[in-house]
Amino acid sequence: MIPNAYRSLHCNAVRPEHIGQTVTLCGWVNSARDHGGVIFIDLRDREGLTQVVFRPEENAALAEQSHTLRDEDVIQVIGKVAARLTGTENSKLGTGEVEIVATELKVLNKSEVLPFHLDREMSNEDLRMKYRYLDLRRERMNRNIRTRHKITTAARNYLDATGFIEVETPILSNPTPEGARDFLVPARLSPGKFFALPQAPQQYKQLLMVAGLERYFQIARCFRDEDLRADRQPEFTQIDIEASFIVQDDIIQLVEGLLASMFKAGQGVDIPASFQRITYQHAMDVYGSDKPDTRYGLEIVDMADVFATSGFKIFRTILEGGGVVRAINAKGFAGITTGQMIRLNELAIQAGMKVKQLAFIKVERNAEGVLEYKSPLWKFFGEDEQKALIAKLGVEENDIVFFYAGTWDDACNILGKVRLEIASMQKLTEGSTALNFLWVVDFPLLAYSPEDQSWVAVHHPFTRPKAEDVPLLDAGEYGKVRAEAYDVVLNGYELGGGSIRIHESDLQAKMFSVLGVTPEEQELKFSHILEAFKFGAPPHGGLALGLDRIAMLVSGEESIREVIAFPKNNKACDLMTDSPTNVDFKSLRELYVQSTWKEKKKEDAEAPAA
RNA sequence: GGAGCGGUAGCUCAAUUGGUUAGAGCGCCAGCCUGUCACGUUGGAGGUUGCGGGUUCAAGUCCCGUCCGUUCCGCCA
Repeated sequence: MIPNAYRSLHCNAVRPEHIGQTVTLCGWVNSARDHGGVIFIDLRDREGLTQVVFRPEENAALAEQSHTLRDEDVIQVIGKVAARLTGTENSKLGTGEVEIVATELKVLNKSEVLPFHLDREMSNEDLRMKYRYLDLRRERMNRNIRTRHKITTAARNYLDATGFIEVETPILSNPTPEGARDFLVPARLSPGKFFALPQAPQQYKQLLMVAGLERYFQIARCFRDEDLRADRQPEFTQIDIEASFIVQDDIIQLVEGLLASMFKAGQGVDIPASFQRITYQHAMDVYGSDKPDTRYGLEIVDMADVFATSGFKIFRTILEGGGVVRAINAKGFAGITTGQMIRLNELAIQAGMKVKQLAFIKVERNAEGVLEYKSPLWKFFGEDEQKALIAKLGVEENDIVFFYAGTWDDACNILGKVRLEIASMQKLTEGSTALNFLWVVDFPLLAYSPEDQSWVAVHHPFTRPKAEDVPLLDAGEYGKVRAEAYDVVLNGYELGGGSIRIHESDLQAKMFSVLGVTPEEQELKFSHILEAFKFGAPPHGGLALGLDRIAMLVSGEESIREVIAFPKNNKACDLMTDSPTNVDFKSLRELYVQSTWKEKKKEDAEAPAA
């Protein structure tokens, strides 16, 4: 650090080499140990701790003053660096071999007693949020915020070094027709009209490609007005990337290098130079998820060949009807408790299971030492089927196998969730430091939405269909068209996703038509991009990484709130500033906006007339 | 919109089947203490058990409602 009027060193920088020197430190009183005579103060700044000692025999007035110091007072201390007395060194502190013998003390600001301890974990989330500036003073939060800075800087440096140019795109932009709910901002100068805060700089970055920038990035704040989760905030940050004259492999290699630089900077670890790639189809078949956690097996196994001609009518009928029969072998989980079993079934029902109970086979040795296959359906299977099943799933003593038979969609969804829950119950990832990066590729381009009774973009409407699947698109077989889209996944978290884009005006217009965007709407909402694509738009594509999630995983946290300085709670409120807030009628009138919100009236419990 | 978990002193938590004056540790305040580092030690203050209602001789505990926090489902191209 550069010495200034307040200090000559950071607290953590005081070392034996400074012994004999007079130094000036400042910071917070981390703890005061008053022995009646000698007094010790642990002085803390953002870099660490130094012990300051006040001795009455050396300076009585100063020692007297030091008695008044309380935790979190902000002070400045001038003193001489001295070796600690033999036997009183503190090996827990970086500065534990030395101490400052104070010669001057200046109280820069007294502190009231804090509403909570800084040196202990707390569970009261609203109190943490109300006093977030104190929460951030805690060592863990300080570290998280600084780790985030490190990985952000690493990302900037990496992208700069690879020829990317950082460009800011508008925060005040237009609502998007598809996707998440927008935050709206009334436009005073255009009465009755609204801006929307961007869900992503998607269209702007594509237009920057048309502009010939070739390589763009942005540490971009994005906004989505949807319900929150531990890993979802209404405003969040993406590392947004777009490049021209590239193919999927180029983006993948770029992002692998980018993530390597970020994890190196944040965690000091070397991650694999390239990640495993699996198709969307494979991910869904084997893990029941498009963001699989591959730190453990518990793979979903297709049992069609075992039960194709089964005497067990339910399975055979479902298979004949085009459905699937799939199973998960939870190794060593035969000891599952009744409560856990209930929980699994509840989860499966919530995920769409049509029956009340997951079919299972529990393999345990009985009192006579004979292996028993405890199951409501074991007896319906023929001997060959039983053998085939055991072989295919590798069933052994103390395993429990869960089955689901039904549609492919339901099987993926239900068994995918069952898989995650079993892993959690078996604590399969506890203490794991594994970083299982992977790419999921070949996403479907379109999905049918029964709700909207129309086809919707799985990724977004600018995603390019795979060249070999364009005939399927032309033939109207929308469900079979794959996209040039890819997600990067770490330990079950989607870190980011992207695609190669459509750069031809006519193909883009065709996509809009398939998605049910009428020519009038296209003209109204997308004429800028359709027109831009007519003026020499280069082939291009990109990706966006969720910076908050990456920071969370690098810091070993379980919520992105722990790596965001001032996050919102799960009702999207900031308890520190009490935001959002009411505005007065005059402010609204200026914006030509009127609220339809009515405070809930207290309903007097009126008993119905007898 | 739905479900689970939680709300007791400033903080972290306890309180058996509904049963004495709701406790402990830390913190705080005051005293003592000259080598501690989670200093020690003596004493003290501190509670509308989130809020409202109900059942009961008796409610932190049971019931209903409500608010707050949190997790998940729906939602999140």
